[in-house]
Amino acid sequence: MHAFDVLGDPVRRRILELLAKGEHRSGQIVTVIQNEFGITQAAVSQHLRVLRDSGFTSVRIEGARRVYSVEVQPLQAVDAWLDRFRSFWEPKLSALETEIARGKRKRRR
Amino acid sequence: MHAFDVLGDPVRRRILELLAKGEHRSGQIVTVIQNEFGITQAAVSQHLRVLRDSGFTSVRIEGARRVYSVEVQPLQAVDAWLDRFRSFWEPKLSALETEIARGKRKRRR
DNA sequence: AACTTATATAAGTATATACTTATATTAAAT
DNA sequence: ATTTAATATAAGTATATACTTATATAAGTT
Repeated sequence: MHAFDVLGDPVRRRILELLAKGEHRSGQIVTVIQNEFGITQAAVSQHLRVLRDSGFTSVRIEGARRVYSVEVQPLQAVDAWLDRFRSFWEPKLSALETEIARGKRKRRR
Repeated sequence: MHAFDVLGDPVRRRILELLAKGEHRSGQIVTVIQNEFGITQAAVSQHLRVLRDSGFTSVRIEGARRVYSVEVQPLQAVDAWLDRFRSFWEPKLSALETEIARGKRKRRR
């Protein structure tokens, strides 16, 4: 499933918003999503599977608990796709800013 | 339709990629998409409608032609949603970079 | 005026997917 | 050892949507 399809679902976006604040156990995610969307545990678990399969999250097993964390790679890919449109809304960089951006890109690699 | 649902479709993403390079007539878009995806003119027109309805594009009428342009607002909204994850991959800003970012934000308003 | 070109819409269909209930799996607690 | 808790999976269903063909609309051309 393509990254944008994964993000197309509001429940999955909400789960990622939770994980943006730090790791969460499956049960904690289920509680929040059930409150906000009124769907079953099974449905939430299926969304978690989509997020795992598409690389948006990773899981750590802690006894009977599964602890989910966000993985940045697919999010970065989405961000990179947006690059081609940034010139439409970002003001032109000054020479100094260009230098800094260059340095930032280098550090990233 | 939510911005992420709109971007979930590969044909619509491709159309936006074309428009990122500048405005295109409906017919030009149809030609490219038919080559790459093998779908009918009607199907492309329906995707163009989704892009219009969701605010990703605007149209200018030129006689019998429709000239499409990209509109940035929904793309910016997607970019803004990603903000919450940027800290995961963007190196911490130096004081100087923070100053510049502040200025950039001010200019934007 | 009739024909052609450019584009959009209507109606119908197939498929993907977001749910449901029921059940499996494994760990923890009694 | 049973029972309970935490989570995942299986199977089935309903709905959204991405197509198709056919047709409409409006502008250009002859």
